[in-house]
Amino acid sequence: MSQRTRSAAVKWRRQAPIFAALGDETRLALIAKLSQGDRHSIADLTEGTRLTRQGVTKHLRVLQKARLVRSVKHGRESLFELDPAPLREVRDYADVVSESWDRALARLRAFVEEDG
Amino acid sequence: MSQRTRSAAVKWRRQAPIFAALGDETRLALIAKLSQGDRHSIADLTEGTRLTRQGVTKHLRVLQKARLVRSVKHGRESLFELDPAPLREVRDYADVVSESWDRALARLRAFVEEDG
DNA sequence: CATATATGCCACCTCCTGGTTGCATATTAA
DNA sequence: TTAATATGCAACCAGGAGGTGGCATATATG
Repeated sequence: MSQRTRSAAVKWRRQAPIFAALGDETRLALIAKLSQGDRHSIADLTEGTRLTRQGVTKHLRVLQKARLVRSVKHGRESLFELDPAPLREVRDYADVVSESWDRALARLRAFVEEDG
Repeated sequence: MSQRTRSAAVKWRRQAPIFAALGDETRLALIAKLSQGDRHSIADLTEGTRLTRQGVTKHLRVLQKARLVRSVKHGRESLFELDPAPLREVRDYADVVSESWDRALARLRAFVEEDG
């Protein structure tokens, strides 16, 4: 993917809710477990945390609203799985901004050298 | 940078405060302005927003605590500049997690094909 | 059917966040 | 020195976030 394409693809204002959803250790832990590839029920995801099932459920709803996870009902349990698309957007955003800064710095350096 | 090196470099729990700091449109706007490479005073960064100077200052403190920006006092004004390091960590984290999911999916696909 | 399991929904609580105003302090300019 | 500019600091406020418990509902299981 070219730099220009990435730049155009990343609408930075839309990233805010995704970042907000990722800004919690509990939710990062859930994502870490889900990134292994298996689907997990809520009861399953609650194990290992010190929260109640309702607490974990709230976190999952936050992740779901940011489209970082999907849930599929399977019998009496609802299974959650990761959606990697928003994470790729996040990666591209961070890449574009940090590289933009790097290029700005390079321009500055060139200007100083030319001036001095 | 190899995949293994990135994986080891990213301590996902440490990413939470960075993501939290990025999870606000106002702060993303500040980062967008600062990513152009120039230093900006608080009064300067306040222009264009609908917030008061103190409101913007609070946002800058949040970004500073997450080490996303630095401030240097210059006379009576304090100039803020971007620190791209945390953004690179974010990029690597997002890259590792999404690719981990991709690999998990590839394994699953291989298993299904082998089984069927 | 009766019971156990998995979840959904709601009320409630506390603390943090985002935002404001007011005032104090430091620095530049006339 | 006096005035204007740029910032720092503290109090205050409304609303949302994170967490809990209680109870209802749906689905397996014996």
